[in-house]
Amino acid sequence: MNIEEALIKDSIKSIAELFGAEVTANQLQFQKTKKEFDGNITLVVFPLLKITKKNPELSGQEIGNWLKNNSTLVNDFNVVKGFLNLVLSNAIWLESFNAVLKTDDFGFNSVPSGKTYMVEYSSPNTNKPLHLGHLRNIFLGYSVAEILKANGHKVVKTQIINDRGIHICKSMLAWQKFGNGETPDSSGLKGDHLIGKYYVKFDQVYKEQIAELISNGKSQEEAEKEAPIILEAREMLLQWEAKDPTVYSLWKTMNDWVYEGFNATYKTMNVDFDTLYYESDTYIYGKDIVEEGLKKGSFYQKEDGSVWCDLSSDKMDDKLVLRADGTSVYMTQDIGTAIERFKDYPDLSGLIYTVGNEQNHHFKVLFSILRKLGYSWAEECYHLSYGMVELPEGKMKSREGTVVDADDLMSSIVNDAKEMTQERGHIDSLSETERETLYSTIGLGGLKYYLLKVDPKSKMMFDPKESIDLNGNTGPFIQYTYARIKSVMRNCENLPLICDNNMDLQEIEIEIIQHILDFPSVINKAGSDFTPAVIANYSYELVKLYNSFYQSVSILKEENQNLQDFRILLSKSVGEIIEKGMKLLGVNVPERM
RNA sequence: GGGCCAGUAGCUCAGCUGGAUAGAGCACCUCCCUUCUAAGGAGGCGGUCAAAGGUUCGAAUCCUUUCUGGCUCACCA
Repeated sequence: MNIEEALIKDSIKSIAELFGAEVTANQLQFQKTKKEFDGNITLVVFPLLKITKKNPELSGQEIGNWLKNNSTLVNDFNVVKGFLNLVLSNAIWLESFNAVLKTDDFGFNSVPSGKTYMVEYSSPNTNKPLHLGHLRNIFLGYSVAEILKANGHKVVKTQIINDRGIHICKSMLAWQKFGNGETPDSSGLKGDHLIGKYYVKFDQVYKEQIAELISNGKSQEEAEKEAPIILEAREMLLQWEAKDPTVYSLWKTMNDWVYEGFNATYKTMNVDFDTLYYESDTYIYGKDIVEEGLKKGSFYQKEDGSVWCDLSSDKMDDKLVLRADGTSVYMTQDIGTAIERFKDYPDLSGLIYTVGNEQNHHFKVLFSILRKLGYSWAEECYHLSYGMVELPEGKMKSREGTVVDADDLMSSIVNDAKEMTQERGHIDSLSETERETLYSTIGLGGLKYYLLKVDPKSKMMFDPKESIDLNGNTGPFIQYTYARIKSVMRNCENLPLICDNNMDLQEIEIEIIQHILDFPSVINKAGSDFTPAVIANYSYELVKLYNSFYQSVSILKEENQNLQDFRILLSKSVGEIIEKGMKLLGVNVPERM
C-alpha cells in the first residue's frame, strides 16, 4: 500500500468517527502541498463540507486533529483556508524509500500485461533522405514503444516503407537520364542523399519544361500534364507495375542504396525495428477484404462499380475503398495491411500508428471502417498523432530549400556538443573513442530530449540555437546530473544496501523521496496517454530537486553514518531513475562529462 | 462552409478528470567555487491564462459565443 492509499484509509476512518458519514476514496482530494506552506500532502476539505456541516477551517482542524492522534502516518498538521496540510513522519518516508530500494526495476511494470502492440513509426518515402519532421516521428515512435514495454506490454516495432509509386519513378528516371551511372561509391554520397539529388533534378527539369510549354501557349494545368518528363515517369510506373526487368532491377538497385543510407541514419539515431513492411508488397492487400466486405454488406457498390463505405453512423462522409476500375486507393492498402499484420502476429492486441496530425481524419476513417468490418481490435488501434515541427523562419518547405536534413542536423549537433565538452567537460581520463561516444551521447541526447519534451499532439518550434543549449530544461542538464551522481558513487567507499528508518530529514530530502515515489504512476500515464513528454518533465523535476539537494547538503562528508548512508542511497536511486527515464526517451547517460 | 486542434511571461513550453498568491527554462539583473563535476545552486524582474458571457464555495481548467492561427473535408500518398 502506498502512502496516499494509507492516508485515504485513515481519512475515511476519521470522517466516519467524527461525522458519522461514509465517504469514498474519490471524495478525498489529496495533492502535494505547495512550497509556501508547511507539510507534505494536503487534503482539500471543500468537497467534504456537505458531510461535516462545518466551515472549512473547523472541518480541517477536526480531521487534522484526529489524524494526528490516530494515524501513524501523520505527525502534524496545519489548516490554511480549506486546505488541511499534513506533515508526515520521517519514518514513513524512509520506510517507503526502503521499499523502493528493495523493488527490482522500480517503476517498471513487472507483471506482463499479456498484450502485444505493434508500433509503426518512421515509414519514409524512398525518394529522399530523412528530415527534421522524421526525427520527431522516429524519436516519438521509438520512445512510445519503449514506454509500452515498461508498462508490461510486448511490442513489435515496424514501419511501412513507401517504396513504389510515381515519386519513386521520378528519381529513377532522372538518374537514368542524367546520372551517368553515378553510385554511392563513385560519388561518395550516402545512398538516400544520392537518390534525393535526382529527385530534385527531376523537379528542376520538370519545371523548366512546364515553363517552356506555358510560353508556347499552354495553360499551367496542361503544361503540368504534358511535360515530356512527367509522361516518361508515368510510363515508367506502368513498366514497373508490369515488372519490366530493366525498370525493376533499376528500382531494386536504387532502393537498396536508399536502405543502406536509411540504416546508417537509424544507427546514428540508435533506433531499431523488429519487422518491416514494404508498400510494394502491401499495396495489393485489401482488395479481397473489400470483396468480402461487399458480400457481408459492410460496403456498397455504386453504379459505376466503385465500392464505398457508409460512415454516416460515425458522422463522416462515405469513403471510397475501391475505384471503378478496380484499383486500390491508399485506404484500401491500409485496411489490408492492418489485417495482414494481425495475420502475421496473431497475438497482437492493437496497432499504434506514429503519423503526423495532417492525417487525423484518415485514421479516424480507417479505424471506423475496421470496426464496421467487425474487427474488435480496431478499438485498440491508436493514431499517435503529432504536430508539425516549425522553424523560426516558418514551415519547412522543400521548394524553398528550408528543409533541415536529419543527417546534417545530427552531425552538426554532435559537433557542437564536442566543442562545448572540450571547453568545460571532465574528460581527461577518457580515451579518444570514449570521447567520441560522449560527444554523440550529449549531442543526440540533447536533440532527442528537445523533440520529446513537448507534448506530441502540439506543434512545436525548433530553434537550432536553443536545441544545443546545455542549461535549463535540456538533455545535457539531465545527463550532467547523472554524471555528477556517478562521480559521487565512484568516490564512495562502501555502498550501503538499506537505510535506517529513524533520522531527521531535510525538507529537500523528503521532497526527493516523494518525487521518486511518483515514478511508477508517471510511467503508467506516459503509457496510457502515449506521451514521452511526461517522462521528460518528470525527469527534469527530479533533477532540479536533486541539484538543489546536492548544493545544500554534503553527502560523503556527512559525519553521521546513518545520514551518509541515506544520502548515498538517495543519490543512487535518483541516478537509476534518471537512467531509466532517459532510456525510455532513447537518451543515453554518460558516466562522466 | 463543416469537422478537429491550438492561443498561458519578450521567446520556448508545463499546468487542463475544477482547488491556495498561475509554474519552469531561455533572455535580462544580483549573489555563491579552500565543498562530493559551477554544463550547478540561491534570488530578482516579468502574466487581464486571446476576448466576452455563463456554471459554483472556487475557473487557465467545464459550457456558450466571438477573434486569431494550423490541419482537414481527394477516385493523392
